[in-house]
Amino acid sequence: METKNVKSLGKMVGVLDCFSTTERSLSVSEIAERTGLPRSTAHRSILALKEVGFLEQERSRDQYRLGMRLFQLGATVLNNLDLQRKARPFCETLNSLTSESVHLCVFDGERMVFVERATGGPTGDQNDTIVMEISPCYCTGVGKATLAFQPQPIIDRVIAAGQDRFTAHTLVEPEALRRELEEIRACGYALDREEHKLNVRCVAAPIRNSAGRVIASVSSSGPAKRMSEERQHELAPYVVSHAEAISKQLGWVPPEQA
Amino acid sequence: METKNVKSLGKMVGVLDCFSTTERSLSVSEIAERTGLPRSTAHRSILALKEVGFLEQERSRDQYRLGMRLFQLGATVLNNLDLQRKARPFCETLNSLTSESVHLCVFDGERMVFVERATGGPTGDQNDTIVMEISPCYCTGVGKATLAFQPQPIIDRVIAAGQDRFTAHTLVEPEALRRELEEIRACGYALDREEHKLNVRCVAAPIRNSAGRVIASVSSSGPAKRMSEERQHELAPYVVSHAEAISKQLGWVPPEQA
DNA sequence: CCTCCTTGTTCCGCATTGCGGGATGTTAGT
DNA sequence: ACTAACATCCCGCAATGCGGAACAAGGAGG
Repeated sequence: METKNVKSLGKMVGVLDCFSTTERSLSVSEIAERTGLPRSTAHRSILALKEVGFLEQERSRDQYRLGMRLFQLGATVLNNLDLQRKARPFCETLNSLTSESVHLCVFDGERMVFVERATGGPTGDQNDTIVMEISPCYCTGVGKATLAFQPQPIIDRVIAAGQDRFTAHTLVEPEALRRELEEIRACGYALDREEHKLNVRCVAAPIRNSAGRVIASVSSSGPAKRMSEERQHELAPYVVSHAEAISKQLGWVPPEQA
Repeated sequence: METKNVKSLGKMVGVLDCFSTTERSLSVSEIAERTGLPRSTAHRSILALKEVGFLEQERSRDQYRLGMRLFQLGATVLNNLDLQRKARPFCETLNSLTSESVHLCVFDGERMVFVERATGGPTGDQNDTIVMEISPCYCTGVGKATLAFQPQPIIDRVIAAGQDRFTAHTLVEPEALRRELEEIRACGYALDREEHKLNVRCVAAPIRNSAGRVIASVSSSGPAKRMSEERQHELAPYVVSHAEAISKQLGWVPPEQA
């Protein structure tokens, strides 16, 4: 499954995956240790990645960090992402159905990214403004809805990175979080019970791309007074069905379609 | 130079580089044609890239596009980019020196990205807001200053993508643009003569990272009245020296340092 | 000052990995 | 139905990447 073609590419990605927002720069042996590769192999891979601009070597030391080439490719992906465009009508109907504010967030591998794009100005041509708001994925509705459906290694990685307590309700215990994710997988939607911000509760459901992977989530959120546990479960079916509609719009085909 | 280690990685990157904001999705044979790879090799590479999430297959099946994994890595790069933090003091002094507004933009491979980050909120912890403003690189001071120092293939690619006319002064002729870049390389800074927006003129200078590559630029810009051609040349040394200071801060060491 | 230990870098022979021409499915157009 | 164009699969050959080991460069500690 993992190693069909171009096995070396797998190693390369393994090297890149050693880096994160907390592990900004690593040395050859740290990378070798994390990937389990022999030092010489790790070194050769790093050299290759440096040649193509996926890694850059720090000035003084033997430290490497992710290269600008990845930023370039990532920016292109962001630009080509037509999630927002395709999702907009569904977000709007969901908004009027629930009379609560609707959020659409993309998963970036460790955090949720709320992306808003304003193709602005009178010239109208290329001058985009993109506003990204980043929030943790373990204590928001959209975050948990997305995280629950990620492959196990990613979940482990997120949990291993540690959880900060934002409110009294934040799930900071790894086990509690894992149970919560289990439950989300079972029922198909996630609830935020003031885990990130006090007085904010929401219901969120996952969005799949054409490859079937969960890449984002939508949520309907409101103040605690209006958004009782009961109301959350009441709204859930609407949120889920709209998330599914968006998934289909992205080219996802539900399984068992004979 | 290109093919030292892990030659396959070069091909993989070649495949990824076929995509851009205008070429959102491509078929196997289009990729084969653009890369010059035999179809079967291209196909195998694509499969491998799909396995690691660098490419995704569209519903329509025969089309591929850049995958979310690249967005993830790009987001990490953006997050780890401490350009702004390191550049801030220099931008501030440049601002008081020139009494004009100062801009700091990063090159994303085809466009300039102005990045502003607000680590916001009372919680203060992980909840970042990032505002990105994207503008063309062929008709802004920061854009031309950066573009001029890119490797030839990237310049060719940008020029081949075509130039839109924003004002009467925009350089839309490829040859005129190439000559302009040549001049910028010679003098070390770029001038914007109302090429993007009427009544806005600026002086910009390139910023290099520790690898010596130009990844960004700073500019000082103002209204046409104040920013005469003469004043631009007057300010240039300040902009250039501050850009160099920022480069050094990023770990760049000037050549010929014996 | 010398020694030991850690870590980056280079070498080289072996066999695994990827190569690519061609065969085989699959879809679309007439 | 026939053809054309293209995606996908197959398989034998050899180039490619592998990784153990040697080498080099520091740094810490005695």
